[in-house]
Amino acid sequence: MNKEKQVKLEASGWKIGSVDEFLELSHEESEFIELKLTMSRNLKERRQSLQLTQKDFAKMIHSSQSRVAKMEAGDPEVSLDLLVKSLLALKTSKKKVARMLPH
Amino acid sequence: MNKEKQVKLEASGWKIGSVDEFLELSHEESEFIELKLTMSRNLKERRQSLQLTQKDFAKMIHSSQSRVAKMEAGDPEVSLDLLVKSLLALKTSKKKVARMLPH
DNA sequence: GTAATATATGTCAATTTTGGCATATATTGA
DNA sequence: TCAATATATGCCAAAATTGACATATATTAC
Repeated sequence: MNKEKQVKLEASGWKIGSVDEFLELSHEESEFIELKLTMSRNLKERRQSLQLTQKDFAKMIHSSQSRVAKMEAGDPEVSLDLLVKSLLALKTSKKKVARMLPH
Repeated sequence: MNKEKQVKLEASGWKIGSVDEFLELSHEESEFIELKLTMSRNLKERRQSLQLTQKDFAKMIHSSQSRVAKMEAGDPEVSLDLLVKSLLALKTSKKKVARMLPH
């Protein structure tokens, strides 16, 4: 991950790194973040292609419109659990999910 | 998912289902649980094949031995976040992770 | 056997994530 | 324009998850 991308992530609320790794994301950390962002993008695409509003979809996963918005915005406080549950709820194919994985 | 497996899951601490779905796991819910259990099994195998103790591995992911034990035991209170971070930390291949996905 | 090492289990205060709500902003369709 | 609908953003108390610790149990090597 280059510096530019990292700075961009940090600007949008993502922050990681302990004292010894100040401003340096480890490889796994950046892979993990990118995985979440990829899922968030795919989720939004899939929901839209299914013609669901955020409100409708929120109901499907027993959540709220605002949380769906946050998921789709790539908010760092949204868990991978919720993202994956969402993709499963939208019957995203194994193949598609596989393509979101790093490497 | 058959009743037997569901009862077994519930006995080991997994519980889901809202009022209207009493004792009935939705398809996505059971897929999600099975995903976590699959990851937990794979994690244990991978850690062992790499000859790492739980303590060593805990250090790698800035966690604790007890939490690693819980992950590997399939404790329902362990997040998917932690499981995936763990698999990434052990450089589990995309192909392997893909095989853990449902369908 | 037994000492050493590894793993399992329970607890807990701290942190993170949650759904829900209010409300701001954006998009749509007349 | 303008009302209706959809999405974004900020906030918060409640719930879930955390790492750390103590300690029980299991496994290993002699």
